[in-house]
Amino acid sequence: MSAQELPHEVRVAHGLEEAARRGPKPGLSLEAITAAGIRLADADGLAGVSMAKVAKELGVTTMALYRYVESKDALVRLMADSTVSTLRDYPAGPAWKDGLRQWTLDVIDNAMSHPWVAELPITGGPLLPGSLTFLDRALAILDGQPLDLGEKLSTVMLLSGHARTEAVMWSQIAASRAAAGVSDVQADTDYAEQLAFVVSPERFPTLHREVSAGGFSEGIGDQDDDAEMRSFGLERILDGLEAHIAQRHAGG
Amino acid sequence: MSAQELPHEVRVAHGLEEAARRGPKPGLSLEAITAAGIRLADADGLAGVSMAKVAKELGVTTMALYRYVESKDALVRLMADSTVSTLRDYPAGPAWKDGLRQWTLDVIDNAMSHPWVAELPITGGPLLPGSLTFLDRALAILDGQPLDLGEKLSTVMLLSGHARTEAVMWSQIAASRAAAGVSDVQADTDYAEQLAFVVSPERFPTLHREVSAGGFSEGIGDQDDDAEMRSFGLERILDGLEAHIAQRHAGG
DNA sequence: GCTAACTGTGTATGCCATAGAGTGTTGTTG
DNA sequence: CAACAACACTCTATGGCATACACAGTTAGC
Repeated sequence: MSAQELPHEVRVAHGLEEAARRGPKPGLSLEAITAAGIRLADADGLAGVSMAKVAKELGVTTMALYRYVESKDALVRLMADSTVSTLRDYPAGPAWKDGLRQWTLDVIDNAMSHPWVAELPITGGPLLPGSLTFLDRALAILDGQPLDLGEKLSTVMLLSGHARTEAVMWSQIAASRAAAGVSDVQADTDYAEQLAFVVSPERFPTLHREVSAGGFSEGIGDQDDDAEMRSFGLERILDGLEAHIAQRHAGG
Repeated sequence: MSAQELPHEVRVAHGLEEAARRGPKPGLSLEAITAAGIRLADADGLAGVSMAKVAKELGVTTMALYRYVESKDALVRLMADSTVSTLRDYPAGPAWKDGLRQWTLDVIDNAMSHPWVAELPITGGPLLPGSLTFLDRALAILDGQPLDLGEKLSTVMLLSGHARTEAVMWSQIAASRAAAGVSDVQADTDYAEQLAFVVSPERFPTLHREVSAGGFSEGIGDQDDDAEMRSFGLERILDGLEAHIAQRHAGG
């Protein structure tokens, strides 16, 4: 295989493309373009990103961008990948559980500061530098644990999938709370009332019981519950992993 | 609050819209429209769905659809929700673990038979009938367990998020294997070779070790590993939930 | 200096979602 | 039964979109 078989965006993102020998110096850079795109997406979501708008942001014609990027889809993938910023070193070895917790929270933070990333289809195997960095750090945390590579990859997938779900959920809750006005609980109350209109006892018996018992109207949205709900899923996952790894250590 | 505050698509999906008293009988139905849309999406993905194509499929002008649907986005949401089909009764009570396992596998199956559903942004609180059905069944499984409503909802979110991730992943793996040709392992080998080009030891030290040790080239793709990888995440989650519930039963 | 390679521009095409006015049909009301 | 109001659907724009293609200007190497 040659490097030519790599997708164009992967080659440019890793700097594997040889620089041009003749012709004018490029007036733009991939970094500048993705940065402009990210600025637009952060402001107006993915729907606010068009090649024309990105070009205008840079003071350039639309078609100029195509000298740097193969297509809009490729640009968006590059944008998403380059949102990966904050990455510390994580505890590993016996403290792997803390390491993975921190890693997942960082992935969630990262996704929540760029909510449009979650609107993208999940790609198959990662090849772009940002996702590879994430993967590398997670594998480093798990280094030395009695898991084979497939299990480690499954673990990373599990946690990053969870992070994505969580990030989308909380971004949307934050957005609808902001839209509903000052009151934090207002959005939750609204939702409870909407549910009440729609949840018939015949089609949704269990749900109907919970709704009419008032479980949705109260206590879903206050501060303490937020913190608990934020960590519930992650802690279950980590506990499950811990049990598995402990069993392996015991010789299973 | 009145029912008017519900989104239009939610009202029509639940049949809360009163039928017209005057004027010609509608020549179409929401069901026919969503079914046509689903047919297109199953064939060509979400990109293959346009109002014009759906209309042509039904022998009608584009604008006729807007008598039934508020916007294309609303149509797509309705399409996604109405893909919910197979739903059995699941074991509950002490057998909740089997119930949730089966429920999750059904959600995965459902998503994999309509891969375009995963291209949609995850919505906030579910209001459409399909998602409500899923939610109701899951709550029924957990009925009687010592969890409060917030924890039950977190559990459902955790599992459905995992199902989404898993479904996307396996759909894409299946697609790339199909694209790579007859050989099942070919796609995995390709990926391993691509990784080798891109994973530098400086930026991705741990990953580089795994890649050059050959862990990606062999054994990722064979039949046994597929089955194991498919269940790894789910079993960790279920184990984690089990530990939590057991602790609650013990009086925690 | 000539030329090939390269960067950015201008223009054009075809698809898209959707607005708004117009046409015919139907149940209801006087 | 006649008139009308409510409705279903069609026709015709409009503005945005991604992107193909031909071009003009710029630079490095021969």
